[in-house]
Amino acid sequence: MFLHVDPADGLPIYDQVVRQIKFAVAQGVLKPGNRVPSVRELARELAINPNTVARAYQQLQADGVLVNVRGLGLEVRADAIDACCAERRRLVGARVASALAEARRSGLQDGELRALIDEQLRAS
Amino acid sequence: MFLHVDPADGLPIYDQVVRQIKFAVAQGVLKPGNRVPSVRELARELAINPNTVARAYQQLQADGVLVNVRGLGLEVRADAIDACCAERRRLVGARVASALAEARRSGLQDGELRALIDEQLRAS
Amino acid sequence: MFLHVDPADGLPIYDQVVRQIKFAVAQGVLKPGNRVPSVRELARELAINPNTVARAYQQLQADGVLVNVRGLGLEVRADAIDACCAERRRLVGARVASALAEARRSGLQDGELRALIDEQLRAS
Amino acid sequence: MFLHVDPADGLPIYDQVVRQIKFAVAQGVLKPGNRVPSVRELARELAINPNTVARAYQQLQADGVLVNVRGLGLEVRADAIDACCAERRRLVGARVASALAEARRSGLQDGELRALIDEQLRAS
DNA sequence: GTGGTCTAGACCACG
DNA sequence: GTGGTCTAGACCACC
Repeated sequence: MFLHVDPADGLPIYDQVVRQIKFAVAQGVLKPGNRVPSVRELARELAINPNTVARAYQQLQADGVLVNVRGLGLEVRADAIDACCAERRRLVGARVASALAEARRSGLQDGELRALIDEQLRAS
Repeated sequence: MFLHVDPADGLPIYDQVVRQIKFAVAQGVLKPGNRVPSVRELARELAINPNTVARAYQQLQADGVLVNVRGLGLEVRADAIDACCAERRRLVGARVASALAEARRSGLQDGELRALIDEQLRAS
Repeated sequence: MFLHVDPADGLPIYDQVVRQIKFAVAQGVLKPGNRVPSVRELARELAINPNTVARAYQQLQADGVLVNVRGLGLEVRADAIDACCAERRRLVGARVASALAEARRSGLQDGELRALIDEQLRAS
Repeated sequence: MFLHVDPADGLPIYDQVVRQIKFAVAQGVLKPGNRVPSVRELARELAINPNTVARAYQQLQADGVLVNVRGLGLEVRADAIDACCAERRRLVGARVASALAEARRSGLQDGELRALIDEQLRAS
């Protein structure tokens, strides 16, 4: 799968999964009608507890991204793309903005900050 | 004081205080030998719990930024400036890098990301 | 057939089938000696999984409503009518009672509750 | 407390808690600003697992009924009353309607159904 | 003390 | 096989 999780990221694990699934839908990596990995399978791949995955999937259903196909699993809703694109901008924007806001307040030299940013953007 | 705290920032409050004190030392707003506000005074100013301030001060002593002057309170250590400058680069760098890394992975268009960053840098 | 199933009803699908078969017997729509559709036929009609139908039929045999006639399928037992009438009162009564009990406990105005009930009874 | 839970109700336990808290707010039993019992306390009272209570409380926060006061617990939001009154009508209405719909379809005599309803309403 | 998160493992309903 | 619910118990952040 295209997901990876970092327990030390600060964000709760289930939230990392939620965000990444939304990003995948926004990018078109996950298309409407596609099934996501089963709870147990994704838990095994990410080496986390199935309950944590289940929690993420439940959030994604509440957010209108996934829908339960009884007995078969969860799939991406037909109307999820637009919502996910908007979500992506919101989620990424908030995190970048708050990081940069702290960077400015920290008194770090403009040059150093620019260097940090450019380095990161080039690293891709 | 020059500190401000945002409960919705994601970072724990005590950590926001720790980081901002370090930034203040790195910027020269707090100079070696300066006393920091008492636990209860800072707690009152920031409208947070004294225990939270105490925890931050404890962390700052462990990190070698503050030192206890018997009967007077806590003051900035003589040798704190260099450590704080390095710390600042590390803390800010890690947070900016991780925000930008997620932004890249999210598949957001380069243009949109650039716009987000520039907007934030101008806003200052 | 006279059965219809609603996945969003809250009740498990197999239970909806069990109840509706019992109601059909109580109403005389299904008479003792009548054969019920085969598992796969009913599954096709209701667009549900054959296992789900099989489970319902198994429950109905355990409840003494259906009986297996070797090689022919399942048919309504001769003595099923009385049991189904009693069952109907019990099943419907329990569900209505529990819905109304919650309605009362919820503090909803008597008038509003009456209106809800009358509207539903007229809609039929 | 004014809550009671029935594991055999059909509804998940966490959902019973969610509904009853909403009803309590709609009735004015819980007023904006009131604190709800702590997770651990309510779990002990209802003899259920704290995680189950936590799940209910989390749902209630997502629904805008409760808000977390850091370190102190959860309290009813100032603007929760109207939403809860609407929720109550919706939740109760759906359940009563679906029970009565099944009752009608079951072929139960009108008289019997009326008797069931009146008995339940008088029982209060 | 508070809620939030995570793990582990169980059982159920459904396909 | 699938997801949903529940229990049990742990650790963390915060007040």
